[in-house]
Amino acid sequence: MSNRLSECYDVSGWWPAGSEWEVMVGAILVQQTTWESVEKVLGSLKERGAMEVGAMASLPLEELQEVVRPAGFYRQKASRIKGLAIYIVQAHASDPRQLLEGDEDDRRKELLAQPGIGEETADAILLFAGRRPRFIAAAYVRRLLDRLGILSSEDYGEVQRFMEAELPRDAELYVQLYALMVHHARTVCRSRPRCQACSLRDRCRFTEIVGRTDFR
DNA sequence: ACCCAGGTGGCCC
DNA sequence: GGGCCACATGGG
Repeated sequence: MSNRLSECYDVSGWWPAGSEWEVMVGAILVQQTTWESVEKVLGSLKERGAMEVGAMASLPLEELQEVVRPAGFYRQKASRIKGLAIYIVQAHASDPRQLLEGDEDDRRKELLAQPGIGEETADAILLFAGRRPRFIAAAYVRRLLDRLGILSSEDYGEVQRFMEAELPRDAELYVQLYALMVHHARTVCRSRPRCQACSLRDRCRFTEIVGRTDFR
């Protein structure tokens, strides 16, 4: 399948991760911060050989906090990551993939029951680690849809249902479109002070592209 | 010195 | 269900 979005920005290599567990850790780390900060933390975790569920579950909290610090909210994030590791060790035989297999709605509820995993983080894990077709209705996505005059809603579930109703239920398409929307909002709009997605003025190419080819 | 960043959870009404 | 707030570091 081809659409014109893919011809505008290259988002291949989005959310690079060596494992399901790395996606889960990254999904918690990236909350309210930049991917650049997350990369630092993931890098130090790998250096310490802690990028594995069992190792993470037994890593002293104080040590984990120091590693997580650059990503902000480090006390919360460290506890939540360690808590998730312990949960997977105890409830899923140390296999993160068990959290992604089987009934999708059940797995989502299970993820949502974990401290630190809200709707967006749960969907990021399901989509990027499990390749389940859950569209991530992130703040950037909601803002962009609003500014484009496509849908104005702050309700996560409503925006998600809208996107999933508009698009084929295809995980790879969701990955690409989500990455493009966030990339656009973060990078392209930032370099265009009057881009519609950011300032409600002027037009940028993204407006026409999304309106014409990726929505019915 | 601000403002923002790929949210979540707790508390209040 | 909404509105407000703490959580925290790092870069523009």
